[in-house]
Amino acid sequence: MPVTIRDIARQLGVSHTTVSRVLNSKQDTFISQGTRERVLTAAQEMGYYPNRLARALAGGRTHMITLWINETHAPFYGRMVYYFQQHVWENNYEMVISAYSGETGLLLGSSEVSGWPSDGIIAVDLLRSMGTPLSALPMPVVTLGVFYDPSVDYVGVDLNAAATEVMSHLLEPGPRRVAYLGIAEPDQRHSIYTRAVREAGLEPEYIIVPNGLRACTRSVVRDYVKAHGCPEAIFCHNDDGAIGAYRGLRDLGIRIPDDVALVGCDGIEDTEYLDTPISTVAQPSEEMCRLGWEYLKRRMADPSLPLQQTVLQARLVIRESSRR
Amino acid sequence: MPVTIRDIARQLGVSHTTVSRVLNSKQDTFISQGTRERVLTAAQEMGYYPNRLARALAGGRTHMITLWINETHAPFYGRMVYYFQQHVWENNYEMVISAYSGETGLLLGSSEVSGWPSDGIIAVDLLRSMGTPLSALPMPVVTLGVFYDPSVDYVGVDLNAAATEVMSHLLEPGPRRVAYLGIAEPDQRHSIYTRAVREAGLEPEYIIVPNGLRACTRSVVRDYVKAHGCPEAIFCHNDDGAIGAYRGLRDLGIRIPDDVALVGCDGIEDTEYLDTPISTVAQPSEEMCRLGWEYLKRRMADPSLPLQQTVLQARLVIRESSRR
DNA sequence: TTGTATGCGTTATCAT
DNA sequence: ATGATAACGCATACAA
Repeated sequence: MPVTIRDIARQLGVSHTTVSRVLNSKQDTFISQGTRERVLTAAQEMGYYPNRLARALAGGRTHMITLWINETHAPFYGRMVYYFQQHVWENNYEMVISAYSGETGLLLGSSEVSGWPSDGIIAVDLLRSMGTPLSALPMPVVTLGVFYDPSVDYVGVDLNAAATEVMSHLLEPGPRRVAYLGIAEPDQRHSIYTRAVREAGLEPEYIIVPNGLRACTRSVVRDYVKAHGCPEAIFCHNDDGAIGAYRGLRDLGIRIPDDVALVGCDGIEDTEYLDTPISTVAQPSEEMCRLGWEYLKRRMADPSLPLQQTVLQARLVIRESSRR
Repeated sequence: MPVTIRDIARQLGVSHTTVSRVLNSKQDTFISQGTRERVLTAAQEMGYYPNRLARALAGGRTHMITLWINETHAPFYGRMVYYFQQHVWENNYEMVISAYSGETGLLLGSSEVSGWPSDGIIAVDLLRSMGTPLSALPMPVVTLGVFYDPSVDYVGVDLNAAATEVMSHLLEPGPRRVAYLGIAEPDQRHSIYTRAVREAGLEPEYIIVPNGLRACTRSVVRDYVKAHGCPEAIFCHNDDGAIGAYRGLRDLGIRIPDDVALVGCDGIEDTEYLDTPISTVAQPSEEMCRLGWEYLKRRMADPSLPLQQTVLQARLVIRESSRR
């Protein structure tokens, strides 16, 4: 049976209020040096530890942050989990990871959105809007990544400039077979690819993978190349795709970049450790997390703050995989 | 202002108890079809959502699981976070990630060990004991990995057999320079290496890295080889080390496995995607997580259950990096 | 400087 | 079938 402040109070013959005061030791509340010490040592000896549930219920603040994120098996998102973890811990918060389930939708007007009530939410790459603006939530939200909700704090990334650069880079040697590899669902990168290819007077060529898993991409690419021959360049939707493709191509003895140029997107560490490091559109994910946390912290401290919104630039990192 | 069961009760002219009953709708509690429906629709319309804080405080169960894990930036642990997430969510729990801070030690006798009270703890690769047995905690704990506490449920991995195999594998071609790469702190793998090398009548050779980061290992290996020449085989403490070493060796134009054989440990996906896939001691991490969750679930359902403890076997996966 | 009383939102125990 | 009332452990406005 856990010991409560009442137990301590009884033991010492004081009121539980006094104990509470000592334990929370605000600067502005005055308590005698004597009782303070007695309470402190008693708490220590009796093995007291605050019940955060009760504390949160009474105090209205949970000291808990919800990280709303999907696909944490992917290194890119896994890394973001790690970054936020660091920030959250360093600031004496706890972090609960939740996933956004598009099916159920958001349960607005309650702190239940996150499964658990929390003091703030970080939402990473939310897939789509949910009808109601995020600002309707009872706690502050900071949105990160592709999804933009004008009503809340936001740290975005602009992939367009870098993606456009990728296409110039790949088309620079002159017209050739440049393919795009990704899942069926189109996005910014997809359309930038298509536009650039069309502008170059070429036909777009899509290598569709059913999911983002490397193993899957590997075999899809193998089959694709066997059936259609190998493109001269491939722009991959993300680095996991690029790595899967890399391996699939190597399986067939195809050389990179001699036979085919490869570019990915995200900037995960793994792309640097292959024999032929892969060019990529590097997202400033560490900075995004740092800034996102900063925004949330400020917002929690002062809800009336003006909207904090920034869009960071991704940058093209050219490595061996696309050098001629 | 969130709507509470009292609000609903007032609105409908019933007691909050009734509302609570309807909402929790136990099979054995009887309530008239009429009120049931009225409460349900009112709750819907008023946008009621239960306060899990209050629910947990009153009910004694949080529906929250604590994952106690470190180094989540490493793919191996990142993956485990993902696996547990899946299990936890599928069972309608929430998951909070905590780190074990050796400095503060454990605060036993309270549910505060995890930062937040939770219904159960999964502790992955706990570094060391904390004086008190884990069974002293107020909630069930399942321990995973290297650390063994006989007093609680446990899913372990035996790396010894596989590590011994690694050494036979590497020494099979006859006596040669076989080095061990790892952090300074010795462990099972380290000692198995040392023993095997000594038994072969050779001198152990250690490549010490200050931390587990790939970038770091990469440069350490480069410097080491420049200074001492290249060993003919390297057994790496883990796959991240192996990948860092791989890249460092390739930087110097050293061929794998022609010039040096490489073996890692853990079995992360990345080792398969290099041009020369790296041999590794694969841990059954998915199975560990599955079983660990199973144990915890059972324990939470029935605390009086006999101890559940299993040790799984890691297995040596030989790939190109160590083939002659 | 310290104590009393009340509330946080819910579940649980007894009544009725 | 439903309602009063008491926990749960703590914080806090107000009183002393």
